[in-house]
Amino acid sequence: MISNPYNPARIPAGVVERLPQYARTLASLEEQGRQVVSSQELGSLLDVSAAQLRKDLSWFGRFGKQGRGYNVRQLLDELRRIIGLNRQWRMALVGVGRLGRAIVGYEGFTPQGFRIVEAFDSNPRIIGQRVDGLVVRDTAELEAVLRASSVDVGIVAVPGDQAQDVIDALVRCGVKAILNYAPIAGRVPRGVRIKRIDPVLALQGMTYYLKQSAASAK
Amino acid sequence: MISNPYNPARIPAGVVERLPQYARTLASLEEQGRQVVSSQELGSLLDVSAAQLRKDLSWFGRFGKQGRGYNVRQLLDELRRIIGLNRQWRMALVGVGRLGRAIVGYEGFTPQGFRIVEAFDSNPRIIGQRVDGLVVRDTAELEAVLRASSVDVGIVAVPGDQAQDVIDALVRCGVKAILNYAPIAGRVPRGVRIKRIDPVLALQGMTYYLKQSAASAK
DNA sequence: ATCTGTGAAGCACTTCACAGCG
DNA sequence: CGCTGTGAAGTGCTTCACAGAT
Repeated sequence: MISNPYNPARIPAGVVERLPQYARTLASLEEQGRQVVSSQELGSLLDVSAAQLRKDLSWFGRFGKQGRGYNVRQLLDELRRIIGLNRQWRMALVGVGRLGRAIVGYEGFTPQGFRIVEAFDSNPRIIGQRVDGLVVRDTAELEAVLRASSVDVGIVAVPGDQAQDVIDALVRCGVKAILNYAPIAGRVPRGVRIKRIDPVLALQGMTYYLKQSAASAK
Repeated sequence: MISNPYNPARIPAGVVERLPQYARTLASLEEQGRQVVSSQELGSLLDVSAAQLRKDLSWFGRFGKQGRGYNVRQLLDELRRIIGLNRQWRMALVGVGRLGRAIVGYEGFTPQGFRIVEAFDSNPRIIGQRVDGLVVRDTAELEAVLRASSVDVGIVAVPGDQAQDVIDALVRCGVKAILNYAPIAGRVPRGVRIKRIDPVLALQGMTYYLKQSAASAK
């Protein structure tokens, strides 16, 4: 669609959430050697209607061939460019406790271009430790280090009562995207993105539907 | 609102997502000793408009007092009842690798009433191991065990290429809610809920907004 | 005077349906 | 003939704004 001459903020949030899923599915189709895919088929793999998929893509351009479908490789490249997956992203982790260690060890980040390049904690026992090749620094140094190091994303894995302070510090360093594992909402100024990873919230969003036909009755 | 005489499925999904957040914020207000809160104040703590908050609650009843606001304790109790937080939920974990171990060790589930009561893996080296008080069973036994044990939620923490098979098995056992940590979309039949915990997807949903004002330029 | 509960209006996303291209 | 791209219609969530209760 040309009616959106690059104003990225005007794209519906739902579209932006779906793009990475399209990309991931296309990547797996590409591995399988598929060259062409229709909106129908790609959509059905993701429970998205064919019309929705085509409409989503139409915000960014015209990538398909009528009567044929989409070239898998080409659409994947376009999506990667649009989402920003064609570059490396530098991340700083704050909080290297049990959860933080699991995050550092997570193998899913690197292959997608996300790399943790700094780790901070405020516990003297943890500061100075080497975790997966990173030396844990004192959270007190966070602002000094990040102003020099230029990081794209902050990952918050501290207890809830410290999380907002950490978020504020990251924001002061110019970090524009935060992945928040702490169990609080987390307030950020306009222009900064924050996403919450909270399995308990996810569970609680499902128990609502479960409670009538509850399982211990099975 | 009485226009919804208990058809839980007709409640907008966004409402159901927000209820647990309201509950969590109310819980923290209660700890602080607050007795009354207005829609204005509760909303501002969560970046939700006062009107939205009131409308959300109106799907379930009338919990406030005009001119005064909401009784913190009472509203929290009502929400817990509505969401189903006033009971224990039994969960089965499938996949006890690095990620699975982190999930078992996560301290956030128990205080909210979520308990992992079974753990499965298909790796012979892991089967039989004791992890945080649980003995890991063979995934091959999953269906037999779960048909006896009655579990409310399945947690999938296996590699992507095994995830759909595990999901299918859980569904066959009558599990109606699945928390999916695997990097695939995961298809379930109607009537089964699935939620994905995928930090990479969350990151990719933010990089879209970052790419123009990218950080390595800072 | 304050703040809830809620119809009605506004707005945004999704689906429809078809022209048009391969 | 199949499938995309897209205005237009449809649907549903959010915001508005105010009557009514305390």
